[in-house]
Amino acid sequence: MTRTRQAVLALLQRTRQPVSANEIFDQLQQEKVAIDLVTVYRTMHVLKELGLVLQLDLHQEGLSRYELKEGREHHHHIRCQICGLIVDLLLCPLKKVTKLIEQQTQFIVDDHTLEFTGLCPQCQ
Amino acid sequence: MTRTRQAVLALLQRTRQPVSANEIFDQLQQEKVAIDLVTVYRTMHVLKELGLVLQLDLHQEGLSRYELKEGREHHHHIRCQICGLIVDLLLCPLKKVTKLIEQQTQFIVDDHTLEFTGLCPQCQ
DNA sequence: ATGGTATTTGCAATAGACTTGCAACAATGA
DNA sequence: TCATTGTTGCAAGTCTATTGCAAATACCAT
Repeated sequence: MTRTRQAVLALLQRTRQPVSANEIFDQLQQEKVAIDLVTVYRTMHVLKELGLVLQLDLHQEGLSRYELKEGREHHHHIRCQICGLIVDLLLCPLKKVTKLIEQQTQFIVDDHTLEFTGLCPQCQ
Repeated sequence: MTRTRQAVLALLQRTRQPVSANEIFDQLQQEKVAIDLVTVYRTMHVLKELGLVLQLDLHQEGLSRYELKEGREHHHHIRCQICGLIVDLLLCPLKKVTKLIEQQTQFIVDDHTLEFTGLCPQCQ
């Protein structure tokens, strides 16, 4: 755990939103922490391997975001199409989903994406 | 509707899997249809605008795929992590999801992603 | 501390998907 | 036919992310 990596972790701790590599880079630049963008990517890779960080690839964002794993359970996200605000969803069971989420987050839901991954019959 | 665009549409019609821009490009090259990759991208944009084609941005693929809209209802997909096979899911209601999907597709589900988009309170 | 090994970092270059500018080339229509 | 519009190809550029390599740093046993 080097100074650089601690700076990244500290940033993640004080950031509520999932952040992209570029946002981490920019933020640390502003705080006069010398760090290369490449190092940010490599650090995120390491923190993921260590299980400290979750990587999010939100639909249609075209980039990866990262958030601290801490003790968090499996959860999903909702993102505002206009300002980009990302809010955690505390439920997952996926029934009456839209109504509950609208109540819980005060968002107006207009779309969602559901994807599964697994093994197809031929590959099992 | 130019010859080029008809060639793309025809390809989509005879393809069962959602295809990427590069796959369209390669396939048409093989069929001796002269087309630029840029034109493929622009054509997909047009076909999307016309409501003829759906664009899929599947989780962790890092590229877009396209499929004919035809009369299809809203649906989701499942993709094999090994061979990349993509199969349509006919259900969406999202309850007991995993079990049903495993029965229906014979896949072994090991992960899924659910994302919503909408308007946050500040932006409404 | 000291020297040696392994890890981490920065810089430059690269990869891959996608977009844009621009000029050439249809196609359409009065 | 001429003018207006839409379409294409080529080159170059954007953006996120990765890789090679040498220099800097951290770690550790002596």
